Amino acid sequence: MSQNEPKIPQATAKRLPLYYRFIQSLHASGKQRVSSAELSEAVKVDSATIRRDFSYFGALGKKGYGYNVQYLLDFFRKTLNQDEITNVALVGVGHLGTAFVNYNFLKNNNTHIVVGFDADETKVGTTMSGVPIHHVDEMEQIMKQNKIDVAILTVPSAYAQSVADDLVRYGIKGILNFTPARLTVPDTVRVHHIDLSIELQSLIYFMQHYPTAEGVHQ
Amino acid sequence: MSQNEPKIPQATAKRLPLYYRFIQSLHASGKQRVSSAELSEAVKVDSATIRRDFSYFGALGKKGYGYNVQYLLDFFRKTLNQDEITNVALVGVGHLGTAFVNYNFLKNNNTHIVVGFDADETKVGTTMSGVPIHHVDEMEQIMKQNKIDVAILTVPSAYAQSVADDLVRYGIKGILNFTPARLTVPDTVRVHHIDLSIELQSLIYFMQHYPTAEGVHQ
DNA sequence: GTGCTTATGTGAATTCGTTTACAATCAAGG
DNA sequence: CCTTGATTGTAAACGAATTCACATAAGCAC
Repeated sequence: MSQNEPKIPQATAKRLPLYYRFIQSLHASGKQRVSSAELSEAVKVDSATIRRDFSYFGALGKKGYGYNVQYLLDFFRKTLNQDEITNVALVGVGHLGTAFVNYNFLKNNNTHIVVGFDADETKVGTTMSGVPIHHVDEMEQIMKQNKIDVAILTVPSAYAQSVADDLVRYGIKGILNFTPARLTVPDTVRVHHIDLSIELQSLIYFMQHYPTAEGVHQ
Repeated sequence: MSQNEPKIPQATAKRLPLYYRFIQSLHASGKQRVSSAELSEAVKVDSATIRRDFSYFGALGKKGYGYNVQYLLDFFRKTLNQDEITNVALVGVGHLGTAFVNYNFLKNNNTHIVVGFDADETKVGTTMSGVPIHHVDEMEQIMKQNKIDVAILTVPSAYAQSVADDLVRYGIKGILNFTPARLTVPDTVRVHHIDLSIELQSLIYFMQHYPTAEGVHQ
């Protein structure tokens, strides 16, 4: 769907889920209208950037008034395809993988970890927070059965590339990669890296060299 | 230190730990020299970008030859201040916090989680992978005693801002924030957000709207 | 209605980051 | 010591993202 809508800048696209979440909470608290200035304060993005982001989708607000919360909510739900649930596989049920399976943040939104895979026989066959853990050898069959096209990769980094190759073979379309490995995949597969030790290292570098903070992740 | 070195672009600064890690592994494998093209292949960053990044620090390589691995290693160790160990506190020992304490990735590098805090009395007083867990009420004393100026924040989001306020009061300089809350802190404190559910959401958005991947976290 | 206030939407300017493209330089081999 | 081949370092071009700044339009009060 929607590949031929005018392309939204990537930086904008990355902020959409952030907007959506805050709009949800506004709606839940009963607020009827909101200005770009209020949004800015809450999500810590410049108000002009917010207006520009919204404007890529047309005129969502009204001059002198702001944005109608219900309207925004409906709009973003549609745009972010929140009515369809996206099934996610978690590959590698170690410390980090376990946290993701248990952590409730994935049960909000429209994403759901429906299956975990691991090579450790003591984990295979168990259920964690309702999620069945299968052996990696069963990946092909289960991935195809459940039409899963997103995976969270939390295996030891030595296995990351080969597991990614398998995932690609089984038709994966997106990988959220928590391993330090830089994966090589066909360019039809989207990979986002979250490299925790690098995030920590770079935080420390910024602390030491940019004593007064600006930009970057807020 | 070094606040008055010429400022490195933020995008470059975020890549430095990545370079450092790969250079370490080159060194470990006994390689003597490396070109920007090889580095590019490994870390998946354009070779011109790598050369440009390096050039902010002066001429680290030799034309027609490449870079000397030992030299790069020494240079980056110094630049990234890898000889000093940075003590890190972990606040909020839930699923995710537990994973971080146990996960060995923090034991590499120069960073070390030396203490955890939680409000749950059943956790207080225990030790996880050698890290003592204290009650949040003891934060002030322990933070100051151990001269900790970086914290990983993995508390429920409702408490995030108030815990951050406390951390600021106790002299924190950097926070790696895993909660969805957008923290308000003085601009002398550096905050990096890692918002896991937003990362997943935005991956899915990109998959659906940018079928062929370019840029963004590769 | 009329006028005042407010806040959007966007053209233009700016800042930031990446990439191209190539002159300068060095190693290595004969 | 000269030539060849390789690879850096960077100027210039390009592209992406942010921010400024304001004309425009809507709500609201009276």
